[in-house]
Amino acid sequence: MPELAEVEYYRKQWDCGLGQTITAIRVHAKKRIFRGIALTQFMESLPGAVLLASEAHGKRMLFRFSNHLWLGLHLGMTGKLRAESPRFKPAKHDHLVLCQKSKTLVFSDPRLFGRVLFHQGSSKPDWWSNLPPSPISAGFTFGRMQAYLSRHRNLPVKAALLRQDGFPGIGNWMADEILWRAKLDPRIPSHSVPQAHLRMLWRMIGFVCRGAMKSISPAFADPPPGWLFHARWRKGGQCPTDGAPLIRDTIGGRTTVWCPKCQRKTRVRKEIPS
DNA sequence: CATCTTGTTACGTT
DNA sequence: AAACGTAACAAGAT
Repeated sequence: MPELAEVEYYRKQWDCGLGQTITAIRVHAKKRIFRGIALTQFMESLPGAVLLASEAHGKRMLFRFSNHLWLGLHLGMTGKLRAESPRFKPAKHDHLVLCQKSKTLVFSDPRLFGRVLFHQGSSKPDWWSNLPPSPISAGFTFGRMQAYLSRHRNLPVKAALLRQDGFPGIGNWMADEILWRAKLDPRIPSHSVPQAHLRMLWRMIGFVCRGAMKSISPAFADPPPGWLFHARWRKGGQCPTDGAPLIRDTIGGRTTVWCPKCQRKTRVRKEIPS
């Protein structure tokens, strides 16, 4: 579920714990989300630390604590963050629980595709360095996008948009929304997107990512009416622009929805005989 | 019971 | 070496 804007929403769910000391940790230790981390060290070092700040980048989050401690979270497909009362008792899917005096911070994830990372050190962790520019930042330039797409020239443009090293934070529904607005067939190879569409693609990436942030990240509200979002998963969904029945197929390993009428494969136009 | 899922990654092939 | 396609991961919803 969580893409850029949803991740930002969940990150803020722990804001109520800023400035507060972690008094205890509870985990479901053998769960997949803890794969690859020194869990014992993590559990021993975090109690006593104060949650100082947090940030999100794409689908990833970083929580900074006192004592040079850093916690990285990825929500995977079904991860959520929330805050509960101090007397909260973790349920089945509440795999990481940080107790504080007035709040309990909870990371739940039924499907366990999420991930917990941990780092101790005075500077930011390695896994938080050299991040690709976020699509909502000034660093996400047209030239950079163009270079990325030409590097992955044979990848369907839909599959390219899903790659987090190129488009951090964009996920399945946002990619479909973007391609629909750019009037691009999701199947076409990245290198054969015409120059004019490339400009539109870049603009629509910004539009969709900023629009999603505006509607979703403060209160998890749906995007405005008229977005493909609302028609996307409905059976018999229709294109909001022209009413054509939407098509569904697997592209780049993901279910993709698009309008066959306004998202055309671009063809070489025949010369008009004079 | 079968099939679906808003994500990533390991692995094999080109 | 880099790019690409696919299976696998886990569990709930339909």
